[in-house]
Amino acid sequence: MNKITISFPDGNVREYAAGVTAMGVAESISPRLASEVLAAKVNDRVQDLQMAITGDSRVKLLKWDDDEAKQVFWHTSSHLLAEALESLYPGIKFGIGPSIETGFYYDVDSPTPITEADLPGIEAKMAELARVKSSLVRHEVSKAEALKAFTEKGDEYKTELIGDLADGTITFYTNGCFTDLCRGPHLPDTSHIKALKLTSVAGAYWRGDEKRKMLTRIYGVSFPKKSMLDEYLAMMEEAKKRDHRKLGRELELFAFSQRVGQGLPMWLPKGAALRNRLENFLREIQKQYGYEQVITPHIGLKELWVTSGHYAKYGKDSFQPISTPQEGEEFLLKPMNCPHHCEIYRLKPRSYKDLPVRFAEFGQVYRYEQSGELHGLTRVRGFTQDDAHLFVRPDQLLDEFEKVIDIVLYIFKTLKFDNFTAQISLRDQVNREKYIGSDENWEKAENAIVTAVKNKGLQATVEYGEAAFYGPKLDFMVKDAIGRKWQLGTIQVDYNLPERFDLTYTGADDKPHRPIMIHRAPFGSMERFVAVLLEHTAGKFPLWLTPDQAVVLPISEKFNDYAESVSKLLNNSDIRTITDTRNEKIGRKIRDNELKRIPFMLVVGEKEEAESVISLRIQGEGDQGQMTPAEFAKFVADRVAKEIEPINNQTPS
RNA sequence: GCCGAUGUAGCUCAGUUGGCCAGAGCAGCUGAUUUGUAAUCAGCUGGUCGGGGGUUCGAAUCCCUCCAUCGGCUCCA
Repeated sequence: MNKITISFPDGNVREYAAGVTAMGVAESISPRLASEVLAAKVNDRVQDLQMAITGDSRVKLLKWDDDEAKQVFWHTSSHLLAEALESLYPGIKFGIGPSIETGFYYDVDSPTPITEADLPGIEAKMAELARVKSSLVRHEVSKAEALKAFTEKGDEYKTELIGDLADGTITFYTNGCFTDLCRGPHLPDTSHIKALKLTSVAGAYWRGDEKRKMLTRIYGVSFPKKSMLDEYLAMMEEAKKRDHRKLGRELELFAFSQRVGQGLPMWLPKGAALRNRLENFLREIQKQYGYEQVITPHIGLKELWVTSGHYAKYGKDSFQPISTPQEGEEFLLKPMNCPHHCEIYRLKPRSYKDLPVRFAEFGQVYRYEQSGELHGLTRVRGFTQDDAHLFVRPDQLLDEFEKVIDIVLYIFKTLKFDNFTAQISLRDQVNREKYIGSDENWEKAENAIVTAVKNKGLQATVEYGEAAFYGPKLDFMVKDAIGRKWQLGTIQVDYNLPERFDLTYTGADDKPHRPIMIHRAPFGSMERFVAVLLEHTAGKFPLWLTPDQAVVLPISEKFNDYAESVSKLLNNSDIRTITDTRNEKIGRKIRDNELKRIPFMLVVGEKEEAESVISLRIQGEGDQGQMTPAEFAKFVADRVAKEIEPINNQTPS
């Protein structure tokens, strides 16, 4: 006797006989439940509500609040989009139309171009079709039938997809007049889709291959309630206000110039000061961890990168060699610092007792990124890596790798990046030609990373094919304001460069041995890190980092001298203080400095001058009452001290 | 690089189907005001309408091209 256990959203659990459908069960409980349930999770697999449940099963009814239900909802929405497109653009061909993290898209090849201006019309059609309440009907088809159907329709994209599928596993779903090759699962019908918005159109290569045709991708989101859509759109509007490109301009942190060239950021005084503070923060940590600071040139002979193997791999995409008056002499702008650091390692014989050797450098590098890839400070052509290379003995690899993880985690904790994800990037399982180095070394390197991550209790996903061509890596990613993921910190194990540069150390056995290299950049790059930090904080940086910590606001010009004296006093106590001596009313000065996100405003007028005090106003919190400048300085110092806890480093080496 | 969109003053944006010397708010400058916790008032300055080419009696507006930016795709040592 088969046992079917269904758990309901309200927490109740009941048993049913084989052959029931989740939909039937929901309907038997209440119409309301039936209208809210979107899909069923049967033994950990999400499936259609109408599908009969046969064998022993544990069933969970999924509502909108379940992420899996959202995915089903958006997947069905993409079929609704396709149905609308097919009726509006006869002859249109379809690629794929999945749900994504938020929303869905469909890739199409339309006989007439579809632009953003067409979206409202398509939305209207979708809304109309949704109201019709078409059921999503599943059919199992043979491969031959499937191929026949789409060959007759003339959709070569679908036939290509079917060609890759095994016979006996192919299903179609039909909603209204539209039938699609689809694995499912889907909503029972389209009427659940009460609110939707097509957000953008974009080009996307068929099957992600830039050598193949570019299809039109239409992005959208949908919701079971109108209010949810409004809320989502309002949230996206809010998020745009945090865009680092906008904040960077408003807060005068960095800028670009067409004359300088695209993707080449310039750090303005306030931005440069902030960046210097971040760099010093890391310098201090690195000092504790036994790193030695080095400085190397921005260019190097082309031969240097031929030796490293980078030239063969990236030469044509990188910057053209810089020629000199000397015939045959060619330099490259450095796209990374490792070869220079290898040359420093080579300068003298190294003993096993000297290792690990750790060279750190805030190294300015240049990479010729494709123009379409450039994006504010997060993807640029000239940037500064907070780079370091560790040369370690095999027996030190794991410990050193773990110590680097400690540094990254400490930085993330101090800056309150609690939403990061970690990713272990390994070789492609199949295609191994794109990597250099022996299988044996790759395996050792990959194992070291996996073990270190495990020892540190770090949650990390594993991605195959994402490794660098010379070695596997552990990357730390953080999302920006609108949910795009950016890689920040990176730690990479490399057996190849030591070989290519013939790096050795003398072992206890008096024989030469190869060191292993660890490349690491906890911030990733100063540019990208500041960009993400800017969005993360919406411009309200931690006190220790923020460009101006306090501004003195005289009530009228009569108190400008007192304001200046307070400012001077505070600056002498290392509180970064400016004055706003404009001939404006106090309300105006407060408003402007609030918008500049200056944490503390010190209002001074007749009373304050007479008593040698200031009136403190905290950004976003209002008036805090009076105190002396010395008291204020202590107040700020205490807060800064709380922001930076000392690194928990029990065994500094 | 590819697909699509956009480009008007430092910033945010108006400029009808091509037609008077291209407009507003904010910012800036000058003056008045000397102010008590999120915008004081007045006047003034400021634009080769992204660059170049073309169509036209006439172009911010139409066409071509280049550049940059934005949303994606591809890429990301």
